[in-house]
Amino acid sequence: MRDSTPTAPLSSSIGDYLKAIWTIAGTGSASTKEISVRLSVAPASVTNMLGRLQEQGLVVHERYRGASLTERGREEALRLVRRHRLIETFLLEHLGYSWEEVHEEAERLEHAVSDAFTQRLAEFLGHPDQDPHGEPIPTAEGVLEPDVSFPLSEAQAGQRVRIFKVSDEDASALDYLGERGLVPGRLLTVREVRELDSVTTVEDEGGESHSFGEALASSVFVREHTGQT
Amino acid sequence: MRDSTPTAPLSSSIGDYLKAIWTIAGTGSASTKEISVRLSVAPASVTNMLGRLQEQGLVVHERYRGASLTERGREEALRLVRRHRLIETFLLEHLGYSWEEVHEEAERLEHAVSDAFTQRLAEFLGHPDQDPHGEPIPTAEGVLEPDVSFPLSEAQAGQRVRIFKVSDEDASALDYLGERGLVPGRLLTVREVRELDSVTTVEDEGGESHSFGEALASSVFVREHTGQT
DNA sequence: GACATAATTTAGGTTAAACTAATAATATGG
DNA sequence: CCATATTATTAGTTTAACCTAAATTATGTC
Repeated sequence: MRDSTPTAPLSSSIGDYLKAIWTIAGTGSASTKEISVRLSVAPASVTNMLGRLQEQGLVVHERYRGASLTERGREEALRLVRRHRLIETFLLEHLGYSWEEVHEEAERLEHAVSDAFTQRLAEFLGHPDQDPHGEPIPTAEGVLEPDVSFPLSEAQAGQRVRIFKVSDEDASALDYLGERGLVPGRLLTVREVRELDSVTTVEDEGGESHSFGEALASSVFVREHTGQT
Repeated sequence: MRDSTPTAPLSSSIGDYLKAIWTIAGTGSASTKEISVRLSVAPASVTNMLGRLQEQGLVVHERYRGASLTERGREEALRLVRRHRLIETFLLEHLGYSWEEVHEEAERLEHAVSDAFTQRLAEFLGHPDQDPHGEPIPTAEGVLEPDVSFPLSEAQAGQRVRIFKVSDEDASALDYLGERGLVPGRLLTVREVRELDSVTTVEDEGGESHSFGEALASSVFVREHTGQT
């Protein structure tokens, strides 16, 4: 019956579950606990909902083993991720939101907008292929380019890297980094990786030096800088 | 307990009821039937909900007599109306929505956005005091300027009037009028009001002549043109 | 390999918002 | 001013999404 563009999306909590599973597990499988923590919901509620999602063909749930997305579930999740990231981009770039505020608002909005809205917003924004965190924005067709970035904490001394994204889980770090110009796109040279206390020191294009402790270096994702672009 | 800015607004249906009552009755009172028709909900559901709204101090309901908004209910309704009209303005002016599409999308969005969003959107739009239909946008403080417009069907021959708003209930008319440049702000001279069949004929600034049947003339609201602005 | 701990599921209950069917109140027109 | 039609209300269900408490399964340690 239903096929392409249900203007009224699935109920908003269904979407939350799909997105949670996608975020936790990608193509693998997510445990009841993980989902319950991420959604701040009792584990029993998760078990329950997984049953319903399974009936609708959105997930596969093996009792006591966790749940993974079906093809349809994954598509649904990606549609929401696309919306979320486009909305975040708009809020940050045009409404002057800070990184702290943006996530919650986008979370609510992504459940209210239609596909038509998403389409037009993408146009308004010039069809960006990543959001201001550097996270890739899935296309309308549900394609997500593979992510070859890695955390700064895994970089090697001497390596030239470009900041690619900053984990949007951890809002407090975002503004700190933002103030120092450490935003996606920034080119860095890794000066020192001190095994002892896991501190990574880098130098930016302006010759400024910055040190990252383990926690911060794990939420800054970079790509190797090839010399191009 | 609660006072100024509940980020999570009342539930979305509560808002729908308040807005419906406000639209139907303004400061007067709305019947169960009227509300049930407007919201496409069974009359029994309305009676039920009115009970709950009364408990929350948002409406006063006299059995078999209809419901009217309390001060708090009116404030709540105006907040939603403000959101709705700001969102419509954005969709029409920046995302290229047509008048047909805009209402439904705004209806969904107005329940999802926070006060902070509304605030910032207003700023983005330059704090407009009316939406593209010409409807006044309540201020953040809940003030709504009184509306001195009247339907074109009540205009008199010879009168100079300015189109002030077009009823947004009736989407099919909107595009028809839009195509002919008959949008808010347009200056018209009333040439003839034929009692016989209630046809009103006007002339626009370009010398073009337009005739309106009863139905159309009732959804185009105008203000007397004083010569200013 | 038995057992404590942690994770999961089952069972049963709650709430908001809708519904239908039956009943009651009001309004209307001859 | 009464009979009928319209509008409202009550009572009893339904559904989705949550909850708690109790029972079950899985895991990791000695």
